[in-house]
Amino acid sequence: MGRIPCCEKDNVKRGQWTPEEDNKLSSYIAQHGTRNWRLIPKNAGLQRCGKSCRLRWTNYLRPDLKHGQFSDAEEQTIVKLHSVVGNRWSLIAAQLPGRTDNDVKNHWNTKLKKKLSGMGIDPVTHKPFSHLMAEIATTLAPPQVAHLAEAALGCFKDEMLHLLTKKRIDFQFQQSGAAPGNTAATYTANKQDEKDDTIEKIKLGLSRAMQEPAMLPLNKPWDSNGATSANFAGACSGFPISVPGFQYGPSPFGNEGDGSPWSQSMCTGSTCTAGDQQGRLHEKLEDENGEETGGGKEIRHSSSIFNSDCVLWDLPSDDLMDPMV
DNA sequence: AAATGTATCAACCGCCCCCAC
DNA sequence: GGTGGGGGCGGTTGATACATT
Repeated sequence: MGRIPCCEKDNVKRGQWTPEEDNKLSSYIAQHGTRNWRLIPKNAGLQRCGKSCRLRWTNYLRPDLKHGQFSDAEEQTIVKLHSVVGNRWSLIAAQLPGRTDNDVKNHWNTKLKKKLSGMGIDPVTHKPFSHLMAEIATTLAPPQVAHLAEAALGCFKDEMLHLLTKKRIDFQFQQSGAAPGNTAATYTANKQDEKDDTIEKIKLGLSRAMQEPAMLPLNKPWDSNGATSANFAGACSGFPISVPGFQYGPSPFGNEGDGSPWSQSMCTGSTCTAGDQQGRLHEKLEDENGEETGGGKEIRHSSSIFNSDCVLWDLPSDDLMDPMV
């Protein structure tokens, strides 16, 4: 027994709103307010679901709405707030006068996610991909790391694809110094061979990383000047890291850095938290060593993943597209 | 010029929370 | 305290515009 529908679907119009419908709704609300959404369409002479009317009003017709492009300041606010509260669009929108949760959500999904990915930052955790990979590497022994890296690569690739696939090919053209046509032909011919090597490259990179000494600072490798992100995205992927208008500054809620749940690497959704992973790591280290000495040790090792000539990510772009990879 | 791919955004859907009864 | 309904929220879909091949 499901709950009864909010309106009779048969008698209700759906899809795009016409200007006449907009007028009817606007003038009714101007006169009577938005007290009972179920009654509004009936009283306003609209064959619409009350819910649909509410959505149309709140997302489009409300007189205090902004309809233009998002400014840099607004984007920055969204990114900062998202790093703290996650996909709580209504909360984020509440801090942006004239913007709706739907606006913010759409802008995030279509623009900001890609911008962050282009910076080498995971839009879910707001950490550099390098750091996430390092966290993965710290949690498992080498034989398992390789398998998990394959899975991780699959997770990250969607976020990275947009820029990597296009810009990396360009980068390869530049590197080769050959005409694009020639390079493309060569690239295509070699693609299959390279694909076959991908898994091995991942495994090799992680295995190496687990054995090599530290090459990066340990704490918050992504903070202040974004140096590590730049190393990662710039050196490994071949495109510049800097994206105008973005700056990871203090959280508006005072949860800067490790203080915020997001900076503690909490993943959204029900699947995992890196905080959990770190917790398990600490447990594991305590089990092995009898005392907790090792977070730093293992992170040191794993950080070198992305300094070993970027072995992990030195892959042809199509590998990232390949579901098998 | 046509076909195909991609980006954007409005609208819908279903779940959940809150509140009146 | 329990229940049902209204409204809010986040995720997803579909239509359209624009870009690329």
